[in-house]
Amino acid sequence: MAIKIYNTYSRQKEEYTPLHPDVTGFYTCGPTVYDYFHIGNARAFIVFDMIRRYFIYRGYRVRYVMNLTDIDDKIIKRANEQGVDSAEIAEKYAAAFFEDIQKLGIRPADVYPRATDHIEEIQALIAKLIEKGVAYESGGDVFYDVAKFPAYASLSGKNLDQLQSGARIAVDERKHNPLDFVLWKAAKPGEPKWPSPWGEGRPGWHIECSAMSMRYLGETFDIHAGGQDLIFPHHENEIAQSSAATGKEFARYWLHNGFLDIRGEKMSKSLGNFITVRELTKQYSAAVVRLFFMQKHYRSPVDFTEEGLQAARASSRRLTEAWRKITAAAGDALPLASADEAGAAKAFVETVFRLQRDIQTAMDDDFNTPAAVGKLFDLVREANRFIDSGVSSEEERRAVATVLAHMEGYDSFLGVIDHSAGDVDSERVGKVLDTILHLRSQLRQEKNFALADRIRDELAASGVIIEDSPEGPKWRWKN
RNA sequence: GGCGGCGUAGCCAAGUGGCUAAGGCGGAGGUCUGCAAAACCUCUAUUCAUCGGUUCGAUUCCGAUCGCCGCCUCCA
Repeated sequence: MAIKIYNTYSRQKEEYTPLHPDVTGFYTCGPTVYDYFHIGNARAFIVFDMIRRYFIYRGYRVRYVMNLTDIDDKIIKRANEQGVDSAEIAEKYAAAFFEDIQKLGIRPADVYPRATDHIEEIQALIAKLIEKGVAYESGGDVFYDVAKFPAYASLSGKNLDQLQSGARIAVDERKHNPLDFVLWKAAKPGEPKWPSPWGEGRPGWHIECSAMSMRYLGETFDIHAGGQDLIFPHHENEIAQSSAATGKEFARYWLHNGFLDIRGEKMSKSLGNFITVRELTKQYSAAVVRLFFMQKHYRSPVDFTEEGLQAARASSRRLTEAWRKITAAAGDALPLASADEAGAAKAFVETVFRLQRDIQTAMDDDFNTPAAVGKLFDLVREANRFIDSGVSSEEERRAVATVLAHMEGYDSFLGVIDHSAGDVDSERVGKVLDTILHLRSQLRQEKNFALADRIRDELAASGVIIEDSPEGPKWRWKN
């Protein structure tokens, strides 16, 4: 069974087949690094991270490319406000981006190309478009001539006449057509600039994605992803630029994630409901945030609420607790390859494998994570029940180990289990020990030295040394 | 105006032309427990916005109506 993907271009689900059998080329529009990114961006990054990782789970090799837009009007504006160089702004927020995606459990891309590192490729592409007669230069700017590309707007299903009649675009009389978009922008005084055949300037926004995706994935590649708002005009323009330049199909499958509202309202700075991932991850772990999104289909709109996050936190705790319990019960037993080897635990292991098929079926159907997560909860209930009824034989332990192996597999793309909850060496331990020491102090005040000493001895056996100092009790690890 | 999507229990959310309409959160009761927590069990939608149509049969297909949302401008 193949993975089926909803392709925005055809508006239907299609069976996925890679262009080259050995590798899937996957490009996602990344951030413009002018500010900390917000939870709307986070959804896109998380969802495409999941899709990429599901491909890997299913045995595909994936080359995953995400661009960083590090030169653009918003960056220049921010730099001017702060009186610093635009490169400094870009560098700062690029660093913040990497920190934040790490906190969301997002696996790094294979390549993070930046626009300013690819000026040469961008200029070569623009030159090619001029040469082919689909772009024109005017006063230091270069525009794409939309009328020269008959398939324009086929991704978004719009038609040119309607677009023009409804256009709210400020008229620039240098354009042949109001929909023409800029490929190269002449520098105004004080703006960052690069030399070019058309004068000093900088690339337009859309061209970088064409140039860099072709550079790292080839002229035609498999998957191109981004938010629904990018369908028009950004992806439309990418297609126009790339196909016109190469005469080939650009991306084969177009994936777009649904938008996110906050308490039923669009997120915006003026409404004061702008939530950055920086703030969010102070309160919620990657597992919680990811589970929140995984319980919704990636193409559906999502309403982001505190209550929803609380519910996700409770659900995540259930998964994580089960994972710990299963890990403990499995011990070092090896997972089973089929239910036939399960002996007395056969019925249980059959259920485990049935759920595995169910989860794969759900995921293969355009990444139906809500259905898959539902089955994961079924698995957890079955496993809890099995373990509660007593696990003693090797067969039983291997059955549990099978559940564990499956769960780890699902989590390799979902990322909804908090594995750090199993870490011994964390600040949680400190808090726990503080509580113990506090209670032990009370016992000592009550002259219950027998019990107090026993606590000290038993902790010592666990590798924790207690010392009663004049400043109060202290603890340290043995060695 | 054009294009696209949505309306399933208190909340979130899958789903299928016909077997009991997943799962999670929340809530109620129970088992276990010194207490608590966790876990497990039972219950929490005679019904899938409304009205028509197709069909032996529709929540699922078609049409209409109402309501909500996104894109058409930088935006994940």
